[in-house]
Amino acid sequence: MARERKIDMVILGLLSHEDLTGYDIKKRIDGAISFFWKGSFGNIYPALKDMENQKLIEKHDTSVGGRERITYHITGDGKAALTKWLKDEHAGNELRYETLLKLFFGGAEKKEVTLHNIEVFEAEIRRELKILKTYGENLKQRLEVEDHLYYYLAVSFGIDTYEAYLKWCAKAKRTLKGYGSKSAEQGIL
Amino acid sequence: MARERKIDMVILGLLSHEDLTGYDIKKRIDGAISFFWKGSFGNIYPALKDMENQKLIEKHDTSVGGRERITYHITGDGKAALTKWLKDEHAGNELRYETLLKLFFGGAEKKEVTLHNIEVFEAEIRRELKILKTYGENLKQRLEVEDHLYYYLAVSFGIDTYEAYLKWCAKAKRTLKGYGSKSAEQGIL
DNA sequence: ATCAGCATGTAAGGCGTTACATGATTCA
DNA sequence: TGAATCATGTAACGCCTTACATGCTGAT
Repeated sequence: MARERKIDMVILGLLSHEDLTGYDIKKRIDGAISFFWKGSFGNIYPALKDMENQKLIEKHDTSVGGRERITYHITGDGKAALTKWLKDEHAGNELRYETLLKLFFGGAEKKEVTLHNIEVFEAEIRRELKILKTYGENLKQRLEVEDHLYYYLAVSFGIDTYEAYLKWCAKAKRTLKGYGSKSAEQGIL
Repeated sequence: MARERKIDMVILGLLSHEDLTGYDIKKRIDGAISFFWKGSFGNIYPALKDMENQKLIEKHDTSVGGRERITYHITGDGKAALTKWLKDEHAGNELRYETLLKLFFGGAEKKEVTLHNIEVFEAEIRRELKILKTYGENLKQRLEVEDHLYYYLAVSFGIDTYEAYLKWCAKAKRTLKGYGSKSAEQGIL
């Protein structure tokens, strides 16, 4: 077992650039990373504690006045763990597309139901694509900063796939509309 | 809480077409569905038991000789649950792209590491795309069967996005190769 | 005879979400 | 004064993966 928790690598990756608090880490994850990975406080804080015990990171009290603040710094062991992970070519990509599931089983209902589900998906992708493009344009202007190239490539992966999604949506809607569905004609529930 | 287990909907969707055993369900999931949803026996059998208690499905002993066999059939309540789910426009699409994570943090290593990771991803996508195209061609020839249209649309979503991935891979490799990375030049580990 | 495939399940444990709980500071 | 943001955490619970455990049948 021991299905190595990947949030650790997100944290190590972020800390390899700068020292951060748990709260900061959450904000970073909610940025460009959120398009391919999520994190929650209930996820991040326990990971931080574990990783400190494993000496992958160090904590420093940076409280200001009465406001508690713990800043984490990556250790040599932490950097080594990050390197090991990056050099391991295995990558577990897991996707759970409930939209596709609903599409796949859409034949159980009138085609209007599926058409609507596609439209909802389309609207969401359009919204997120806008945000991604904003990130992309900002990054493009700063490619000389080395890490920005990597961020830019990740963002452009998102842009390219989202654009492919939108093209598929248009095509799928056209196909469905032109299809004389028995269920639709007979009004079967 | 109660984060409604979605494997239930996969099972209900499959059973809305035909009666199946747990083993059959696993095989179906490992087919075209596996590109956007996974299932395991440790996941399916307990769900089947729960759903039978909830009267969403009925079990029938279809053992042959000494070989145990339990075939499940969807009930009216089960169909209603499937309908309710399909008509609910909310869809939780979760993706965890470790490949993208490695790309995003690739700046911590020499660019060759990232290049290699992209190539591994590319090879995998190419392999899966081939399989998807086989599904797609088979389905295309049977679009008159209504549900095949839905399967076909789901498969073509996979094909379209995988093709976008491959285009991105080519572009990303070109960009990276043309980039005089400091880490690469200095051989920083 | 042996191996692949059919067939059902349980157990342990990990990982993650959600909600809860608490409190300080800043800004309108 | 009140809301938003900063900031840290815990608890309950659910879901899933992996590994294990067992046995039959059909094909080579």
